[in-house]
Amino acid sequence: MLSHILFYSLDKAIKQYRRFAQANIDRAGIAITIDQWLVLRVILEKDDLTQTDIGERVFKDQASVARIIRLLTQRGLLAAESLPHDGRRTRLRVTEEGQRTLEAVQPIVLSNRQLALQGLTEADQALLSQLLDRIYVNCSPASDSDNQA
Amino acid sequence: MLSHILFYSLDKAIKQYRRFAQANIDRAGIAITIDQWLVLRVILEKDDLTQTDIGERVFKDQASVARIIRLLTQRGLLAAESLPHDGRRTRLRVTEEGQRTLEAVQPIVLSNRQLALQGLTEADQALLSQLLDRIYVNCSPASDSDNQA
DNA sequence: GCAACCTTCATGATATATCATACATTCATC
DNA sequence: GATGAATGTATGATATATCATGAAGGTTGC
Repeated sequence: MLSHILFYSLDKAIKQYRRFAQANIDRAGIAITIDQWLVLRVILEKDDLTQTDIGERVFKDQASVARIIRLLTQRGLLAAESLPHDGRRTRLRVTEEGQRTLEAVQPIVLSNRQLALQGLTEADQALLSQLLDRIYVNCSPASDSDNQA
Repeated sequence: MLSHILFYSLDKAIKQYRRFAQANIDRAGIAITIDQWLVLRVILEKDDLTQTDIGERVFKDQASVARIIRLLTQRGLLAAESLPHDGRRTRLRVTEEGQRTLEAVQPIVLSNRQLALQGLTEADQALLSQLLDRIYVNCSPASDSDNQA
């Protein structure tokens, strides 16, 4: 049975969390997706990142980040100013409305996390985090120490 | 930092596992996605499921399952026979080639899981599974016992 | 100052996720 | 057996994921 396979539980848990989190944002009448919110948040913290940098932080590839940025810009949550010293890039700035949206979403996200983690102790959470990171490392391409010679 | 948020670790771990697993299937020269493989496998086990049934088992919605089935059929891994007693449905049958593909993928999937779980004890895995299931439950719509009155 | 290379970003193609809806069929009820 | 509800499937619209590639700008080395 699939339910006994760990990766199925993993997939199931994260999918359900995302549905739950998105539903709560929708219910609050805020028009933004979880992924857009995440990217917007990263840009607010540091506005001189390339799309690849942002992708590394939110664990998305550059193409996905480019499309999310385009949507955020179209919706007026993000503005792009050209950078004089590098014609390829633009400086991304979270607009007023973007900031209002981030502020509106913030308590919902905190509440989502808290609700989703009910019944898990601090120790549970620490262990869970540690095990997940181990899986991540196990699935990552061999680092330099590993594939030389 | 995002790295301290559990759901970020969760997202990161499952995404990396999926990339890793898909890369290993690709490297073996087998033309199938993880999701297609999963659906095909479920159909092999039980061939009289509706798309909604399949979706429940693999944690996808009916629309996604419909599209995956269409691709599997187009690629000759799945065949549909009409059912006399219900004009809406068809009986899905995994073709010879579908079975060969499933057999070819099986050892890769087992190896993927084993590699991804290196360093996790049985107890770790059991606990992880339990914690993930708890998150799933926490994020699931209130059950009947919960939202009455 | 040019050639080769690298970086940044955009986009096409394909696959999946989600919501909504349309359509046909079946079932339940009368 | 006609009708309304429920079921099964397909598909449109939009968002994200992934891979590949193209185009433009920047850097390095000569």
